[in-house]
Amino acid sequence: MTTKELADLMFPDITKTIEDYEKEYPERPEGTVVTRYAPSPTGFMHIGNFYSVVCDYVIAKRSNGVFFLRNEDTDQAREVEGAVEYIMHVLDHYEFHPDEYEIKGGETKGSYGPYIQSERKDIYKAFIKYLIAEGKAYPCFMTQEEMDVIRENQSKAKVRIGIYGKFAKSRNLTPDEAAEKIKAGEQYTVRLKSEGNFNNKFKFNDLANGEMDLHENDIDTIIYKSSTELPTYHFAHLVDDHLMRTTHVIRGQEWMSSIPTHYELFKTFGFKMPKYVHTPLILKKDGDKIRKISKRLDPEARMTYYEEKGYPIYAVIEAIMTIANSNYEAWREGHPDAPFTDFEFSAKKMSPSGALFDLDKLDNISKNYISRLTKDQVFDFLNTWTKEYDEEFNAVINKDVDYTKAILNIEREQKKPRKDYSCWSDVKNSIWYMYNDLYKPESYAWGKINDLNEIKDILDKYINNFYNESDDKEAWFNHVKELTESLDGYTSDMKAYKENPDNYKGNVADVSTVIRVALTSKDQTPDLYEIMKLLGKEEIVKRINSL
RNA sequence: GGCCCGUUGGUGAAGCGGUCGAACACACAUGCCUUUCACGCAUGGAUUCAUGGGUUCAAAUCCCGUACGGGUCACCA
Repeated sequence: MTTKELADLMFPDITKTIEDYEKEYPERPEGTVVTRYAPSPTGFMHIGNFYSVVCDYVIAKRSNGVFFLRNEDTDQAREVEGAVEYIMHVLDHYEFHPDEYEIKGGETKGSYGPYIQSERKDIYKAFIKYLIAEGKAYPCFMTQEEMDVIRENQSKAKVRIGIYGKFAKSRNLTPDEAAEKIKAGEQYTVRLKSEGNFNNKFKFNDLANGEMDLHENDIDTIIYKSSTELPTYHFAHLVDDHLMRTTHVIRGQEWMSSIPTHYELFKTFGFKMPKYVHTPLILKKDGDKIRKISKRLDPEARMTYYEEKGYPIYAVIEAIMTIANSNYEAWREGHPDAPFTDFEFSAKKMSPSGALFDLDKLDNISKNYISRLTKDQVFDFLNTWTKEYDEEFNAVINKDVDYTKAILNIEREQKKPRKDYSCWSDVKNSIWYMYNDLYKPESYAWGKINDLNEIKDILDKYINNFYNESDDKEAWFNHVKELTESLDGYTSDMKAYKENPDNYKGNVADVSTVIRVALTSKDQTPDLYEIMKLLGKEEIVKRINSL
């Protein structure tokens, strides 16, 4: 029996050849950059995955290339329901619309599909069949137990672990012997018949890490699983990225050690390898230790975190870009309004070591961004977010939209606007007291003046003698000063106070704090004058009286 | 254990043999401004680039060893 006949025996139904597929999926136009995001639907999206997506997207879009989504569902045991929908949701939320994709049983876009691996079985089989026929792969009948024993012995003997050379028991079976076992119904996987020599080295260029010297692969890697009739990742990567004409593979650095395998696989078929960018791990500081950010332990590892907190997508993308290319910030300064895809992204500039995702930095980027927005934009964002995550507050802000916008506009329309919020969930905490419906103070943050009788005295005086609703800001403040001067031992002259603080009981600041706290229960707020103007006389009197 | 990658301040980092007396940004501290907070402005912090050797007139930058951190060695991706 020839290997060709063995191949026919193993895959009798497969009639298409790899040449057929080659024709079916022709090369894309010369020079097109093609990237892909290829997640396995096993749960929530991790910030590390998102990092890859951002890179995929800029690299493709910078050159008007193609960015597609491929669903790697070859491990059915680990598949989680709804995971694909969630991935699509995240891409949609961040406006990374893939040019080609496919939803199981639903819409599909692009002519290099199917884009779901479980629907590509026949394609993989054709490629496996070819390899068997060529004698470059073989059916392997080793059981899990046998392999465990080999591994154990290798470990004891301090020898390289894996199925290679003499450890590959089925490697030298003749086609007849193999055929006999198959006919007898024995379970088998398909392994690559590696021609590599571990003692030989080859040069490999990773776009992010630069040139590396690697040992050739000599392991007879499993490329086809017996249980599911599906290929392993390594083989699917080869077939899919070749046929889909991917030019740049951006993936986590945990794949780096598979390069020798992939290198041999591509060489075996004579296919051109795509370019690779292995992205660094996202790390996190945990006490004194720095460790890999973990989906289980760190809420910020999951992309849901940023949506739930209400970070603008702009800020999240900027933060990632800043980690990816450290010259990004400088570029952004010179191009404040350009889309991030205009940035000349360079894989070379990516740090090969792990990056610590800095939430402080995210907050800073976000605050700056939000501070530049108009009140209408802020309102729209806030409205959208609260609709999803805080219905009660959503109702409150919509009761009087103009009023809400006026609040959001305090100290906004000026050259250096306030930077109060980094995410939409921050807003309620800093403006709740502006709404009658929400204003139910639990305690008052009195400052230096905390004697209730004295406070009552000050407030009475203020309301009766100094408060005038129609005052402009200057007049308003002059009144507060006059109030201060009328009090025994207080001064409105800050300079004098600072020179001899011991000569006074307090100053204007202390007096305005009393008013501030009386009206808002907080000792820190934006401009008091603006707040009082918005609150209006009726509410001001009401709040002071109810004290 | 084998193989691979990495190690510059609190954080992200720039640096690619002399211009490094180590940029920039964030964070932090102090001060100024100021009715509070925030904003803004100013100032400060690495006697040194994990460490030990070597090459060189000259090293954070090149070479070797060591330590530490990480990844990987699945019919998981």
